[in-house]
Amino acid sequence: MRESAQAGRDAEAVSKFVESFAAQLVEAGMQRMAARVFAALLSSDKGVLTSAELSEQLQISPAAVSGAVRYLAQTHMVSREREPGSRRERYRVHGDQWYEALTNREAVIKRWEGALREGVNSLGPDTPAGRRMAETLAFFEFIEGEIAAMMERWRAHRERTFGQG
Amino acid sequence: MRESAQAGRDAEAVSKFVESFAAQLVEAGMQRMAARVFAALLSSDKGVLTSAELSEQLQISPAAVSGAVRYLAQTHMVSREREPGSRRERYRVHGDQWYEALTNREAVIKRWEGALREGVNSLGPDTPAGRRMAETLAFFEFIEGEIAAMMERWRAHRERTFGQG
DNA sequence: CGCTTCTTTCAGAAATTTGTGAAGTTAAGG
DNA sequence: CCTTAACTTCACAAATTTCTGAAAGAAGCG
Repeated sequence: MRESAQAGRDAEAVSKFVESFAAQLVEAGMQRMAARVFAALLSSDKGVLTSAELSEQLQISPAAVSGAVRYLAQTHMVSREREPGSRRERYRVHGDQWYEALTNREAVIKRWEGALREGVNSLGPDTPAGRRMAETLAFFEFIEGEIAAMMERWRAHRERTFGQG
Repeated sequence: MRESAQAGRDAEAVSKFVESFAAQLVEAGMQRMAARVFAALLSSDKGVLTSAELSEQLQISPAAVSGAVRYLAQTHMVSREREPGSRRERYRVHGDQWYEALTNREAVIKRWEGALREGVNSLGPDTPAGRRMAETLAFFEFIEGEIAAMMERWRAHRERTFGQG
């Protein structure tokens, strides 16, 4: 018994959480494998797992892990690290930072703004549709600044509540 | 010439905007047809189009319009209305309200919170993973309140900038 | 009430996406 | 350098999703 690296933890409870949280992420638009890998990391003891551990725990191929991790790293939800002097890679969820990545939709917002700006120009700023788009554009520009301020307040709030843990 | 309901507007410019904005929405996770229908409404003169108009402008079947509109109505991005005394339905984008729907991820956030709460309980609030999830949970709870306040500020800002439009 | 017009539902064809095995690539360690 | 352990890429099979035509379902109007 208890021969796994996760000795002492209820494997079934972990798996249940992983699958249910992953399902929510999928529903919100995340790729399935990425969601499962991420949930597994989030519920792991140290917040770090190797490719092999993920592959075994989730019953997926190394190729699937590779694809999922690439996505998660690109979106800054996990970071990859090498154990020094080893070919083994480890993937880490940054605890207090991953959810900041969630709100960092800056790139997405920028592209929306771009498309809207083009729309305003090509339809004309004085047309009803142009005005509608201009207002939407203003909304996104407003939001962009607000989010930064909001995250600043969160960090302060977090400090108070959890310490610098 | 100019026999369409959109007389006086550059159909090609409209189409170009529709497709490029829709592409951004798709990339952010929206269904393709829903994205196209929504973009068409956003760039329409009055912010209102009938099912037939959408079907023709986007070159899609009535069935596709039906599916797209159902999704958009569910997510409060458009509303449906009946022309009084007609079987014809009209779909409207609410100008200043659709993007509020975008930020109204309340249902999504609630479900995430539910999954996280369960995770904290089943893994134990005193385990490292439990603490990590509790912090994430606190983040979402914080965000929920902040977003409401942010939208309040936006409405004030909008009033100043655009009048009550 | 029945006719007509518009919308929705449904089954299926087509296209897309997903995850795998296998080959390819990189780098540690003898 | 050569071997070996790991990760990545690629082509393909399977599963899923998407969109359509056709038929069924509402609702106005005579």
